[in-house]
Amino acid sequence: MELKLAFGETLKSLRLEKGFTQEKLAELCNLDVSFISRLENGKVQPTLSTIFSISKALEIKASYIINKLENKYLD
Amino acid sequence: MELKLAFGETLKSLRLEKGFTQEKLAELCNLDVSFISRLENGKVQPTLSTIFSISKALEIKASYIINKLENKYLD
DNA sequence: TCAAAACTAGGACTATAGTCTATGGTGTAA
DNA sequence: TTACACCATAGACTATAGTCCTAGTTTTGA
Repeated sequence: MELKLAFGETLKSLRLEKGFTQEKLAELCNLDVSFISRLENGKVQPTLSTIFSISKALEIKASYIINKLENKYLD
Repeated sequence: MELKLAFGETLKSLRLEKGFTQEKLAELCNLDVSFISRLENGKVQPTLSTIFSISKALEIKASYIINKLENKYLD
């Protein structure tokens, strides 16, 4: 599975676990809502700082996101 | 401590643990050696795919790099 | 010392991350 | 049906990730 797609799926599931809309998440991490959408759909990939912004907004560790991502990506 | 600097320090220490030069690492992960240098010196930040390329070259999990980074960055 | 190996940094360039402003699609409740 | 909340996407734009080439600086070992 492609990396961007795996990240997108991971992000979406974590966001939904928190009960956030894309708009809510976007505002919490100071990103554009259209960009969140494109991330979740695997159209773009994040930089390191974006990963950390998102993890802070979701109140989880960045390494936790990456770990979940690895489980999808590494097959 | 700034995120880019924390990543740079983390990367450098992990690279040296493996006994790699910047040039060796660059060739293993198909990145330019000048870019590796700028990463290690905190001048630029990586994207997600670059983090995964580097972790593969260093034979460690990407989440392990991020975890080490958090220990530096989160204070 | 000196030469080679390892690293840093510049400029010019291309690709893409991320913004902003729409507009349209889909589901759901009233 | 319509209104509303949520999501997707397109286009034009800016900032920066990443390349390539070159040249200079620091480190190291003989």
